[in-house]
Amino acid sequence: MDDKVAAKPDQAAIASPRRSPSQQRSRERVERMLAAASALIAEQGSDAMRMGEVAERAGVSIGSLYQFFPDKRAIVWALAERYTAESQACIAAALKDVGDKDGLRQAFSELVDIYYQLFLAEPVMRDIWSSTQADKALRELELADSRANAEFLAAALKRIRPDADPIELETAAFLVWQMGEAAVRLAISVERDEGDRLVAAYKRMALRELVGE
Amino acid sequence: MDDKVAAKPDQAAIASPRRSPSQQRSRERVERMLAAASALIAEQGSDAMRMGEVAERAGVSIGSLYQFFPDKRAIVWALAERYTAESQACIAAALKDVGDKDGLRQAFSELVDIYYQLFLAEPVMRDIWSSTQADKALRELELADSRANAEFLAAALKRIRPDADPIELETAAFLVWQMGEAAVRLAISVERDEGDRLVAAYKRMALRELVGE
DNA sequence: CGCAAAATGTGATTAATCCTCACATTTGCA
DNA sequence: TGCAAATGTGAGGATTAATCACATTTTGCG
Repeated sequence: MDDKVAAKPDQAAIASPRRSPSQQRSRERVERMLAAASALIAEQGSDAMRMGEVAERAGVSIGSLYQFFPDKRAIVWALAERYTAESQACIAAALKDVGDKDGLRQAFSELVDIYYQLFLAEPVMRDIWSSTQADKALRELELADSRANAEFLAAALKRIRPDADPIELETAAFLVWQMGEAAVRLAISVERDEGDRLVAAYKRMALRELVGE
Repeated sequence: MDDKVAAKPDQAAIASPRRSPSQQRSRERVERMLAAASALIAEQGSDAMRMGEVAERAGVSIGSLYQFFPDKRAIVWALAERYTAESQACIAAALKDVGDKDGLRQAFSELVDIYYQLFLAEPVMRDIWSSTQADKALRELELADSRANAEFLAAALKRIRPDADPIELETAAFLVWQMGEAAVRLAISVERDEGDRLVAAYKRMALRELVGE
């Protein structure tokens, strides 16, 4: 969050970076901008979020907004980056020391719960995900992030089943991971009790795939 | 496709319906509009699709476009409706007469392949799905469609396992169905051979969940 | 301090784009 | 034929993302 978006020159359509805040004052203003954007997204969705409204609510001018964010997507992206960084750390920690089946079972189960709760509690996350999907560049970055997370799972699997085909394990981990993201997004879009059932069913299915019956 | 969008008065933001074409001439023009839109979406994505460009490519004026489509989303929606109607018929037919485990195994496997091929062949479908995700009203309509499809699967499951808890079977069918959609969308966004592996892994996982080992 | 340069702040303005509307043309039909 | 309904048109209204020329504040340094 401190420095500019990592350069991806091959990837089209990532707008030119802007100045990053170096003074205390501007850093606080950027925080206010992000907070305003987050609130507006939670209220109306990122599509309905107006740049003028973000500026007004943050108590800054339009120009200041564009001083630090090259365009509207960049604001959504900055928020998404925070959430993914947060969950990424969580995931790595949870899976790092898994060494046997029962450990994986427990860690995975907790991970899914955390993810589910996170989405339930943060309406912004759902919306951010939607707009990420609609944008090619952001979608590919999110896919890369998901792949990185799946790698942690694959690493744990390889420790548990060292004799299995690594490619198979990687495929299984990636698939299960993506299925989990889809399951959670599905679960939060239906009634709470049905959502709970779906998440529970997903856990059973995923664990059966990962560590067997 | 013949008549107006079904009324959903509670659901905000579905724009007011327009006249539906009754003369031969206008029906052909509407076809040209949809074809133009489809081509543009395939080229640049539905977000980058410009109404003026659709009109120009279809050889009609902007006004004519808005004569039959209340807004931009309606065009995307009309295309999505065609695809989903097509696949819905396919799904119902494939699952209608399934009565035992082997029948389900085969029908399900074929269904997944068809779905996968459909997405591989039609770049428009992927894009339509993306924009559907970004739009609350369309997302809920798509969810309803998916639920309907899962019902066919649930019905087959109930015939095969009449003693099992119906709620459990419905949950499993819905989850497996959604996981399938997610798996296919994932598969088409990666390299072809990895996509094939992912779809194959999904099939295994889904069938294990549906009919056991 | 004094002061120049860099960083930051501003909002009227530009440009792009969706969509409307008043009016023109064509078609169906008695 | 003649009229009403259906269809066709494109200039222009309205919205909004993003720019840019200029004002203000902070920082670094002798």
